[in-house]
Amino acid sequence: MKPVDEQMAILMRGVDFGDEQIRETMERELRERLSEGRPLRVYCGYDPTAPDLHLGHTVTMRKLRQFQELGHEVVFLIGTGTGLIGDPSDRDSARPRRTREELHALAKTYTDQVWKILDRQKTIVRYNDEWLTKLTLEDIIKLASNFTVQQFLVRDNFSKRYAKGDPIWLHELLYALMQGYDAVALRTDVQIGGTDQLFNLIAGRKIMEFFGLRPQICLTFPILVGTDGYLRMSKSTGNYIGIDEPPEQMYGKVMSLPDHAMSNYFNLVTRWTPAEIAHIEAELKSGKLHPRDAKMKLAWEIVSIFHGDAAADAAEAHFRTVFQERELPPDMPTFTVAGSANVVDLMVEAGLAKSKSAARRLIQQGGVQLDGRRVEDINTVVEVADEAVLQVGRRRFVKLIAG
RNA sequence: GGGCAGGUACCCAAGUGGCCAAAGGGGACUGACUGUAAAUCAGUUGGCUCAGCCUUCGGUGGUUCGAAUCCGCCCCUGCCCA
Repeated sequence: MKPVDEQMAILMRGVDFGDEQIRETMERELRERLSEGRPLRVYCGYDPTAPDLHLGHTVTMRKLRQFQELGHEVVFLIGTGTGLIGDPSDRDSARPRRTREELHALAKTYTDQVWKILDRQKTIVRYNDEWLTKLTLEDIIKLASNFTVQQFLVRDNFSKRYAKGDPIWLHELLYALMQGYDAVALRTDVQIGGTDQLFNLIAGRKIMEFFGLRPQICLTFPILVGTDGYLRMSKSTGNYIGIDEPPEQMYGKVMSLPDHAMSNYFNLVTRWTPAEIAHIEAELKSGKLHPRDAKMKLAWEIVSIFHGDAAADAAEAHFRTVFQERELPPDMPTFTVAGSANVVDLMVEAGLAKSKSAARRLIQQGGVQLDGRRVEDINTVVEVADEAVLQVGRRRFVKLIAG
């Protein structure tokens, strides 16, 4: 194993605690434990609440990868048990509850996608319903007796809901206990998570001590904002970039980030070194580097991480063609037209509009083009001789084929 | 268990008998502009056989020429009391 100092430098990079005291404690404990010279057991849990892993998940996953590369033992924990509750940490209202079956189905895609980051050979995958659903009433009472209602109520998200008069369900309070128990079940040395997980991670320490175990070290990392530039990236707010998305789409989503969000991405989801990031930010500030070009670099980098350099090049070319030069993309979905059809009907059938009313509105707003010419009349009848391109807005195309 | 306040479109939130397909904000979409799908500004945002019609305001049953609005019952949430 590498020298402790060297490991510390890698592992502590990017760590973010709200509180200096916690940072000092965790740093000291991690150093101590690394000094033991054995592989540490490290884990991070992911609740399968949506079918895709997204960039937000990769922040901690990449840290797990670093542990892995340093010879530590990594557990990719899937929250098929905790997901029954739904983590209230990052939310201002209760999550919809899911069944165990749904969670296992969603977990399947997690285990398909996670190998883009983690080393399959070196990763232990566990599902926490394995032990959480076996807890008895007695166990749960014991766990619960470690916490007071006040400790929960001072948490920002609960106190806000309490103040607003919004419901706080009793089962939501169990979340932290269950996550804490994971640490006991796994006998972990280190647990990592987003900064919003601090309460849950610390609960794990407390519960481990209750079980006579040595409390885990907790490392928290900044939250990645979503494509809206403000809110935490998540499926439920619809502001996510999935790691399995096609290259062009991924590239485009990055380009749609507000400029001010770029720095957050530089630091959390690129392979760039702190020095490289500092350099880019300095150039941006001095005006030497155009924000658009910086964002294109970022988009290329992210696509490259998940799809490789060639795909990143192609995605960039696609972006230039369609959005900068406003030309047609090289490939687009096709739709076969038998003879002639009314534009409005065609748009709905080809999936370019949700309803005929929506299609009409789009035409009236000047958002529909047929072979590059604006469609002015909602009664236009489209006759396809051979091929034609129907376009809605700037980025949705369908190639019509005579059939 | 009792009293009070609530449940409105994708989300938040106005409306308390006709002028309500329902204010305002967010989001989304379209357009203009641009430095990119950033920012900014403008418009649109239930459906349809579209100057009209149909469905929608927790559920259901009523009152009325007419209900998101009034009444009964039911379901759900918060607060206070016990």
